[in-house]
Parts: sequence; C-alpha cells; structure tokens
Amino acid sequence: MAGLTGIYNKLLARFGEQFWWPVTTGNSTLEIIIGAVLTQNTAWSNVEKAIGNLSREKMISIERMRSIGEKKLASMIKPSGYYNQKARKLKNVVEYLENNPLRQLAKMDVKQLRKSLLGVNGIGPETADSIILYALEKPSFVVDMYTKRIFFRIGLIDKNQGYEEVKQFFESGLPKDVNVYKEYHALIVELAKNFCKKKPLCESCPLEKNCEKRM
DNA sequence: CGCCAGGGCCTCA
DNA sequence: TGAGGCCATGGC
Repeated sequence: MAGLTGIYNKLLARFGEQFWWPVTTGNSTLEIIIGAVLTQNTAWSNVEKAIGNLSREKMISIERMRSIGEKKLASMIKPSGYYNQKARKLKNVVEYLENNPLRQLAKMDVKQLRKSLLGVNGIGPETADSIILYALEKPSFVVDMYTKRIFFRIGLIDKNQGYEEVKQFFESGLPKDVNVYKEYHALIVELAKNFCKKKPLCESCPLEKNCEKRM
C-alpha cells in the first residue's frame, strides 16, 4: 500500500517530469493566470486556440485586457467554450490584478493570497490554487476532478470529501515543496488522460497493483 | 452521432 | 451548505 509519496514516485517513474505549465508567449505569469480561467471544465487543446488568438493580438497584457470590450474579448476566446462567462471572469481578474499587482501578491503568504483570490468572481478553489502554484510559485496543492476520481478509485479518499478536505489530505502527506506540488498535479492529469479515464484502462496502469478499483 | 473536457456561479430549499 | 441547472466549443 504505497502512500502519497510512493504513488508520486511510481507516476514519475512511468511518465517522467512534466514541466507544466505550458507557456507559449513572453508574459508567462499573466498567460498562466488567463489559462487557469480558460481551462475551467475545458480541454486544454481548446484553451490553446483561445490563448493563440489572444497572443496574436498582443492581448496578454493587463492594459490591453483592460481596454478591450467584453464582447470583443468573448469572440477571441470563443474556442475555449463558455466564452461569455469567461470573458466576464477575465475582466474581473485583470481588474483585480490592476488593484493588486503581481509584485504585491508575491509578498503575501499563501493563506491570505488564497483568500484574496477567492474574492474574485470567476476564481474558485481550483483556479485559485492553480494561480498560486503555477503563476506565483507558492505551495498550494491543486485538486481537480482527476485528483478526486483517481484517489477515490485507489481507495484513499471518499466521495463525500469536499475540495478543502482533499487538499488537506495531500498537503499533510507531502513535503511542502512547490516543485513536488506542481509535478504531482501534472502527473495526476497525465494518469487521468492515459489510464484513469472516466472509463478506466486498468491494464498496464502504473498504479494497478495498489488500486482498489472502486467505481 | 453522443460523450467528455485540468469549474464556478447562481438559485433555491 | 449542498445539490442541481447552466454555461459552449472542439476532439474523438
């Protein structure tokens, strides 16, 4: 029965380092934040198209994002889906970033930073943790649908455990290390995409031996 | 064709 | 405070 670290090592051995988060333009921090919003319940391939549109129009900038109309912004991010909602969310986020510059956010501790981010309409728990971990590079474990699915099937968490509870489970069982958190989440996504799909492919799954296969 | 994807907000008990 | 409805495109 491997613990969280044992599972991490197995995934790392199988998939190798993931080097998340994929960044395509120069202003990587802002791009990561925008991507974190656009990827909400959306395949990353669609997010890439939307970010490609924004990048082509030099929109990866606080000033440009502030000046563009919401309708126009929505049309540019159309491939990522939910484009009306997401355009409004992005507007909220850049307004927040204007009032709370990155250099200021960088000084905050994770707890207050998280609380602050969650105050923005459009940033929920997973998006907040993604921004803290991948954009600001502070240790805050990201829990997503994949995380819950995999660790429920393995038998380490229960269906009724909420976001904060699952997050605590990981953070209390792992070294408080930004790179470990980053890599672990990336490896979880990789496992979910390749094996632990909604309809699981258990054969040759790296965690096959210590999985309870609950459904 | 139907299913699904790196959620979050709003509403209504 | 928790479940349910809603948002939407593109890949397979």
